[in-house]
Amino acid sequence: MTVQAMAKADTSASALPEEPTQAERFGKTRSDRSTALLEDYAELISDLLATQGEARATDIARRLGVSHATAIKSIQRLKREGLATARPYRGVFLTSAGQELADRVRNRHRTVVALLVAVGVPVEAAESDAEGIEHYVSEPTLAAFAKFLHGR
Amino acid sequence: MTVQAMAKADTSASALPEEPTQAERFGKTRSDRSTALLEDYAELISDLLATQGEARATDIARRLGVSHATAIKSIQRLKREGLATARPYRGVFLTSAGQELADRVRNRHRTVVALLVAVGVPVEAAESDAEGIEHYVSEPTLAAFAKFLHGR
DNA sequence: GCGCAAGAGTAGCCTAAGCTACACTATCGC
DNA sequence: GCGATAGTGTAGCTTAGGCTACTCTTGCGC
Repeated sequence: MTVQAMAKADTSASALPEEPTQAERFGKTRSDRSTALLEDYAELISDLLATQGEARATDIARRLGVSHATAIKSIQRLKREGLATARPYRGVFLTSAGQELADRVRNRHRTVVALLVAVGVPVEAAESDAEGIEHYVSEPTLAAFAKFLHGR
Repeated sequence: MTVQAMAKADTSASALPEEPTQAERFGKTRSDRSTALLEDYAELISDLLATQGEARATDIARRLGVSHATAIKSIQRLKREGLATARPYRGVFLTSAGQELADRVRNRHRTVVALLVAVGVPVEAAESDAEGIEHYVSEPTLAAFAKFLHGR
C-alpha cells in the first residue's frame, strides 16, 4: 500500500488489472471450471451413442479413467441439470439440451485443436492440451479462431 | 458393443481415441485443474509483493473475488505445498519454489495472451480467456506459441 | 497509552468429484 | 430355467474450495 509503493508500480509485473476486473475474470474462470466436467461427459456420451449405439456407465468410466461409481454420480448430476436421461440398468441418453451442448463442445474442441496445430503445436500435444483449454474458450475467441483458420 | 455397431464407427464422431489414451488425457487435465488455483495464487502474490511491497490475505481475497476465509485456506495449502511462508498477522511470502512457479506462470500467461491476440482475439477476451487457458498449456505447446510469435 | 476499526484467523457448514466396498440386476451359456 | 459374471447402483469416506459467523491481533488516532 501507500503512495511510495504505488509509485514503483508497473515494474516487473505487467501492471495489475484493477481489482474488480480481475475478480470478474477469476469468477468467470471458476464457473467455467464447474461446467467443464459436464461438457466432457456430454461430448463423450454423444460420441459413444454415435459410435457404439449406446452409452453405458462402465464405458464412460473407462474412457474417463475414473471409477464407475464416480461416473454414475456425474451422470446423476447431468440428469439433475436436464442434460441427460437414464433409466436404471438401461444406458444413458442425452436430452435435446444435452445433445446441443455436446455438438457445441465437439465443434469447439475441433476448432481448438485445429488452431493449435495451425500455429505449430505437435498434434499429440494439441489433442491433449485442447482437452483442458477448450472449456475456457469464449465465443469471441472461438470466432477469432475460426476466422484465423479460414483466412489462412 | 457388438460388431455391427463397430462397423458404423467413425461416422459423425471424429474417431474416438483409444480408451487408454483418452483416459490419460483426462487424468492429466484433472491434475492440471488441481494446480491451477495454486498457480493463480502464486502469481498474484508475486505481483502484489512487487507492486505493493506486501501481500495481505485481504488484498488477495479482494483480487480473486473470494472471501478472505477462502483466501486464507488456500494460503495454508500453499504453505503445505512448500510454495509460500506466512507468519500469523504478517503478510504472505513466496519460497524460492513459489517464486519460481510465479515467474513461470506469469511468463506463460503473457505468451498465451500474446498468441491469442496474434491470431486475432480481441484484447479483452484474450486477457479473460487466458486466465483459464494458461493452466492447460503444456511445455511443447508453449514452445510452439513462442516460436510462432517470434517467427511472424 | 488506550480504544476501536481493519485485518487475520478459526469453526463449521456446503457441494463437487474422487475413491472403495458392498448389494443388486440382467443376461448369456448351457 | 438357473447360475455365474458383468454391469449398475448405493453408502460412506476424503479433499478441495466455496461460504458465513464468530473471535483475536494490530496498530492508528487522539
